[in-house]
Amino acid sequence: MLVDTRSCESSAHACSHKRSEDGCADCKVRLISVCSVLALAELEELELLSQHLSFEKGQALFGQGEAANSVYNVIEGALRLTRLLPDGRRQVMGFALPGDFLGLALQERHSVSAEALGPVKTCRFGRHDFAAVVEAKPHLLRSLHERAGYELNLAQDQMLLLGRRTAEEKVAAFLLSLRDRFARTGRCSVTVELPMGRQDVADYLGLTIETVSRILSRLDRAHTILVVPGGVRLLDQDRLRRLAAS
Amino acid sequence: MLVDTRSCESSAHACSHKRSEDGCADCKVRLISVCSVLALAELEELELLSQHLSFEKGQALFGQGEAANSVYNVIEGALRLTRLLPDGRRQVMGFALPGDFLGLALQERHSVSAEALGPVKTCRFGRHDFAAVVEAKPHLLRSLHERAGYELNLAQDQMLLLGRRTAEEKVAAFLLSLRDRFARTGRCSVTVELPMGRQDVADYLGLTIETVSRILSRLDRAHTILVVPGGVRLLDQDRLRRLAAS
DNA sequence: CGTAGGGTTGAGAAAGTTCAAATAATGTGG
DNA sequence: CCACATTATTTGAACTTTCTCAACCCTACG
Repeated sequence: MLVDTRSCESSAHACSHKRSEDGCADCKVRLISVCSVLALAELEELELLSQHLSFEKGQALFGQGEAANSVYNVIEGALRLTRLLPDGRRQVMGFALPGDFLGLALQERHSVSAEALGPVKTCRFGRHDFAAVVEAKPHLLRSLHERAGYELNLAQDQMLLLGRRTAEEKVAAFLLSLRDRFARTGRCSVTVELPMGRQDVADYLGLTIETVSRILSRLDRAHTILVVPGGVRLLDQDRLRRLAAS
Repeated sequence: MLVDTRSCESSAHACSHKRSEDGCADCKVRLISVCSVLALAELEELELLSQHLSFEKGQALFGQGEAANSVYNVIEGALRLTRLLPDGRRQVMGFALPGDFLGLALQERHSVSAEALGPVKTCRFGRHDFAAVVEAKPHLLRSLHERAGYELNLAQDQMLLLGRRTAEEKVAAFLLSLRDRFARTGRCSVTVELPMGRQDVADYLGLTIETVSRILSRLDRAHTILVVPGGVRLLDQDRLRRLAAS
């Protein structure tokens, strides 16, 4: 085979349009992305506006407060969405996985920074282009709105976690929720991959890196989990659920 | 004048439709609510589906997890939006003020409980009725979506606050943000009314009631604010801004 | 083999919490 | 309008949890 339909491996920058070989119809995340509500004809229309973009570990897709010129579908990899306080304190607002859409709100400016946690593949649109399509397709807007509602829900979960849970509850709840999210995109559900570093977890849970590390160690010693390189194996999910207090 | 256009003062329960005297066109919050995007003809259409509902202090509009049969425009008063942990720990997700819309996401079930902090007047719609109108009016959906984006922003602000700010920063930021919100609905901006109790503030900021009280006292002693019954007077807003670290 | 970047562990400090008690506000019936 | 009951708020002291700072370990990699 001369033509690899998934050959769009540009190193960190836009690859040219190869629509005929790598179209939306074959998109790995089509059915779990906003695009799932589009008919094939509509997909083709959108496809003309799209561009595949890859990013390396650590690369920023955009920064908090920047003009939102682009919006993205995440196809592969994981991202960290963060906000900063003027003095450098950081809060991770969430992690984006395949099927997630960045720029959901279609706002003027990005409200968070987005950085790749590893190699990431995205499907990029100009915001105005995309907004124009949305304008013409109310059901797409409806899909975005549904997602926004879902995001709002997650944000509320996280507020409850940040405001009212103990460190141990936070870590336990985090592991379980990450497992659930991976499960939805069809990953193994016993071993939870942690594509982010300890500092990211800490900044997500409103803890310090030391506290996260200590609690993981403690859960490991209690045989509730097994800490392995690059992830965690959930040995006793029931106990974890009890610890998470949810 | 025989007809008072704002006479709909039912005590805690639905008042009958008096559309001719108290219509959307005269609505106090029309210009700051989702309805601001509607033309007069559209308003009249919506008006037929609406119903004024009042609530007493402490009354619940709906509870977390309940089927969302209704959505509401807040016309007057203030509400507390909360989530509970199974063991009773509570997180206040936000406070709704006049012009706010409850049920923005149009989801099956309410993701929070909503309780009146004092006398509240609302404009109620059946969710399905409202959703049908939204379906027919993409610009209304667009307005809802914009609001959802704004809510998402606020939620992210709050996550940053909950996860990374100190108690003093939390309280200072809270007072300033409340002042800003009241300012947008045209209230005095030196004396900030606090329609919620200390426990509500604590549950909003992820603190205990004692800590909130102590910090307010400390700010008072430092002449940064003046604690008065039912509110707070901001004496030194610059210092407050510095304390808020934003 | 040495170095760099994560990650883990320990000891002491600090920010908040908890528990208890005192002090305001608020509402109620006489 | 007052006395009392009730609820909300404030304050203090002891205690916990989490943070800070410092050292150490491990793995990957040149």
